[in-house]
This record gives sequence, C-alpha cells and structure tokens, in this order.
Amino acid sequence: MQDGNALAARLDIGPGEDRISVSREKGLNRVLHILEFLHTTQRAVGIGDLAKGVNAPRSTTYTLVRELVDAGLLEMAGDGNRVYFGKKLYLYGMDYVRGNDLLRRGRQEVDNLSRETGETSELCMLQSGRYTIVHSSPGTRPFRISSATGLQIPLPWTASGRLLLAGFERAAIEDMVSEDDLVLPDGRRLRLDDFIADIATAKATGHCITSGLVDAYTKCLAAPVFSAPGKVEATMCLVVPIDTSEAKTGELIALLRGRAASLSIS
Amino acid sequence: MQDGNALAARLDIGPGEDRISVSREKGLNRVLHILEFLHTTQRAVGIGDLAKGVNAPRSTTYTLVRELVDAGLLEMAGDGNRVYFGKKLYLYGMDYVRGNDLLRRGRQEVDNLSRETGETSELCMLQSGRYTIVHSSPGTRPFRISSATGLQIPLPWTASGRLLLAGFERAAIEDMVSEDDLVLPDGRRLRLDDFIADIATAKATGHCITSGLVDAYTKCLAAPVFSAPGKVEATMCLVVPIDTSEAKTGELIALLRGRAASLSIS
DNA sequence: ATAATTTGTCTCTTACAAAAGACACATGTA
DNA sequence: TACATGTGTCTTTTGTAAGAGACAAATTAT
Repeated sequence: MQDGNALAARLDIGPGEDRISVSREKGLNRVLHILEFLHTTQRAVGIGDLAKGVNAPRSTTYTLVRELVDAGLLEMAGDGNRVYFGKKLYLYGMDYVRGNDLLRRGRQEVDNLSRETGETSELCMLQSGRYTIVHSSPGTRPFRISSATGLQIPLPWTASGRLLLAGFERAAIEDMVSEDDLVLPDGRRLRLDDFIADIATAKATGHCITSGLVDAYTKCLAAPVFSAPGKVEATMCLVVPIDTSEAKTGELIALLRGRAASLSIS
Repeated sequence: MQDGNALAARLDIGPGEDRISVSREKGLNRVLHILEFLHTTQRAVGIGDLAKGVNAPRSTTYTLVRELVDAGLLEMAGDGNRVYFGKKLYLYGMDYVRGNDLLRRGRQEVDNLSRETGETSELCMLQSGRYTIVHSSPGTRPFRISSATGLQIPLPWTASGRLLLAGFERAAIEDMVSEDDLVLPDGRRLRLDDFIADIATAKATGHCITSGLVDAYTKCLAAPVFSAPGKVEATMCLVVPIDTSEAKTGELIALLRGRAASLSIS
C-alpha cells in the first residue's frame, strides 16, 4: 500500500505555469510507432530497448506489447525476450496483396523484367507522402545493386519520385519534400525549382532517367503505371550501371514503358 | 475472435444495479477488431458498415479509420468510401517473412510440393491457439480443393491440428478446443478423448492422415515441421481425393515427411 | 559477496480519448 | 413533396487508459 506520495502529481513547478505537460500519448499512436520502429530496425528487439526506441514509458510499452502479442500482431522472438512482427501482420499483408490487382501483377512483372534484363528492377509507390520500394527483384549482375523492400528514400533522389509527383500541385509537392530531402547523398543540394521542373518534364515525356543521384555508379530508369488517366499510381524502374550506352538505355526504357503501360488501368 | 479483454468488468453482479454501462472500449482493441473484421470480409467495406460490423459507435469508427488511413495501415479503396488494408500492412508482413526463415522456406517448399504432386499443398501453423493456413498452393486437378490463406478452421477438423497439438498438455488442449470445434461440418460430434488419443498417435507416428473430416471427398495428409526437438512449429499438408490408393498415399506421406523434415531445425 | 542494471508486474491518479448526440448534406423511394 | 437511410463533421461529457513510480527477481559488472 502506497504511503506518502499521495499528491505526488504536484510537479508543475513554479508559479509561472510552465505547462511542461509531458504530453501523454494515445495508445494507438504508441503502437504505430512501435510498428514503425520494428520496421526500421528489421530485427527482433527487447522490450526495454523498444521503450527507449519509441520513447515511451516502460510500463506502457509492456502493456502494449502484451496486447499486441496476444492479438498476434507481434510475436516474442524465439530466443529470449525480444519482439518482432507476428503472423497476423503477414496474413493482413497477404490480404492486401490479394485485394490489390496492381500490386499482384506489378510484383510479377518486376520479377519478369529483372529476369529478362538481368538488371535490378523495382515497383515503387507513394506511401503517405513518401517514396517506397514496394517490391524489388535483384537482377543477375555480379555486383548487384540492391535495395530493401519497404525502404523509404527522399523523393528527389529518385527517378520514380519525379513520376510519382507528376499529378500534384506545387504546394502539395512542397509539403511532401523537406529541406533535407533536397540534399543528395553526396552532399550536393538540389534546387526545389529544378526538381519541380524535372517533374514536369517527366510528366511530359512519360518516363524519367536520373544518373548518379543516389550513388555515383548507377542510372535509374523509371516509367509510370496509371490507375486512371493522368493519375500515377506506381512506377516500375530499372537500376543500371551509369555507363550503360545510350542505345541500350533507350531499348530498356522502351521495354519498361511497355510493361508499365500493360499494368495501367484503362 | 478471441475477445482478449475477456474480463470486461463483470461487475454487474451486484444487487439490483444493472450497471448497463456498455463498457467503453479501448481504441487499440477497436482497431484490432477492425483489422480482424476486414480480414474476415476479405473486401473493402464502407465505414458505416464497418462500425456496425465491429459494433463501435460511428463517430469513433470515423476517427480511428482516419488515423489508420493516415498511418497507411488502411487505405480508402479506389471506388468510393470504402476502406481496406493498406500498403503498410503489406510491408510489415514482408518484414515478418524476411525475419522468419521457416515461413520463407516453407512457402517455397509448399509451392514445389504442389507442383510436383499436382495436389493442393499447405503450410499450417498455430496462430494464438487457432489453426491457420499460412500458405497454400492450389494443385492442378480440374476440381481443385482450395482453401484461402489465413483461413481459420477448428483444430479437430484437420490432420495438421493433431500434429500441431502434439507438444501440449491435456489442459492446454482443452483450452484451445471449444465444444463447437468438436462438431464436424457434417454434424458428427468428435469425443474429446478420441481427439486427444489421435494427437498422441500422430505424435508417435510422426504424421497424420484424416479422411472425410472437413468434407466427404478428401483425405488430408500432414507431417510436422519442428523448430526444436519435440516442438512442432508448423505442418505441411497435402489434400488429396479420398479414394487415393493405399500405395499412392504411402508414397505421398513419405515425400511429405521428407520435405517437412528438411524444413525442421536441428 | 555487493553493488548496479535490467526485467516483468503492480498500484494509483488524472489527463484525455471514446461515446453520445446534434448538425448539415447527400442519396434513394413512396 | 415528404421521409427514410447513409455519410461526414462538429461539440460536450465522463469513464478509463496512459503514465509515474515502487517492487521483487533475475542479470551483469566490480
């Protein structure tokens, strides 16, 4: 039985009313953070670390994790006291795939494409304002250029990003692109206006090629998949060595555009 | 549906006092119900219907859905005002697969098996006390026997169920199996003791065959996948016509056991 | 051994989310 | 024209979940 601390809550020090109010967070938000955190770590995490990682109180984290484990969204990882994603999430994910023609066919097409061309191929989409690699297939080069599925990269770094933003107003684009996003991995800084101009060009030509943006050795070729006339729902892209010949590049772009078009609706 | 919160403050027992108090639900629970509901409907649902389906107040449902859509766990389905699973869930699901060797290899092996034998093949697991088809591959028969991924079926109806319960105490088994579960689709009622005996047999022989349980036309062959000596983590199973010859059945069981063993750890 | 962490569970309080319900605006149909 | 039925956004009220903190037990370090 708790003695003393009865009115402990008297922490709002000072007369000044500094409303420190360490904002209490909604359980659902905490859960969303937990999922996102696990997604970035890509490995099972101890509950204590998890609490630190999402900076939630330990007690809260324990309760939430227990509930999520009971629900099957998370699972205790075999070895000890770590948690990671659970079967339920896998099942829901498969439901999503099943209900989503585009994704289903897109995955297939990406696999075909990378088998046929030997290059790394990817299906990309906007995911709540962020560029996301939804599916990727490695290609057969000795030094393969790979990127993990689910990876999130700033829009301006990619060819696909330029196509995905084709339908948006300038204001919306500014919203989605932070200052940091405009700084390329090598430190160069992209001008927002240039980026927006790129988007317009991409929209007009119906494809996009970027060279040496994410890294110095690769070129990125992308073509749009439409869900309705003018609405870019996804892109397919090929990642090729930067010294790929003009001719070869043109050939690949043509192939890519064809495949992307075949996925488009109407 | 597990109704995790079980306790639900059964305080109404008081004297007169009918404490109707339609227990206010935690947001997280509402979300879990929403996900589960979408999983069972397997299609996009209007928000109003959703509210009815999980029997939550409309206003609450609207807010939750909005939050989930913002988070990318749900998406508004293209056509109108319906929601369904979102890309995030797919990504998390893929993370699960990646972090789970067994599932990854199991899917592969199931696909191989159904291609080689021409029969429907499945990978099954316990999912918070319920039997779940985690992956299935259709087979090539004209009248294919198919079952949806993620489908949940009472444990006593299946061969896999008998193997999955091999490691459990009687008490634990009684917990997982409800009275209803013991009633087969055709109305016959299984004795709990017989079922438990079946489990022991399955454990001893290292495989299980059931005939005409879920339907009158099929036989189900299953073999265990171990995650540690004695611990059944999953099963692989084949669904074949009930009139498959003894010889052929034996042959398939041998194949199945081999494949399942190859997935087992240590 | 003894201290210093970390882990998992429990209790108590109050800030805040869930619910109720009112509103405005669409639809459809007698 | 009324009259239900569905949708989406508000505001207000109040039951309760999130959080702080105290513990015991289990690890690890000294």
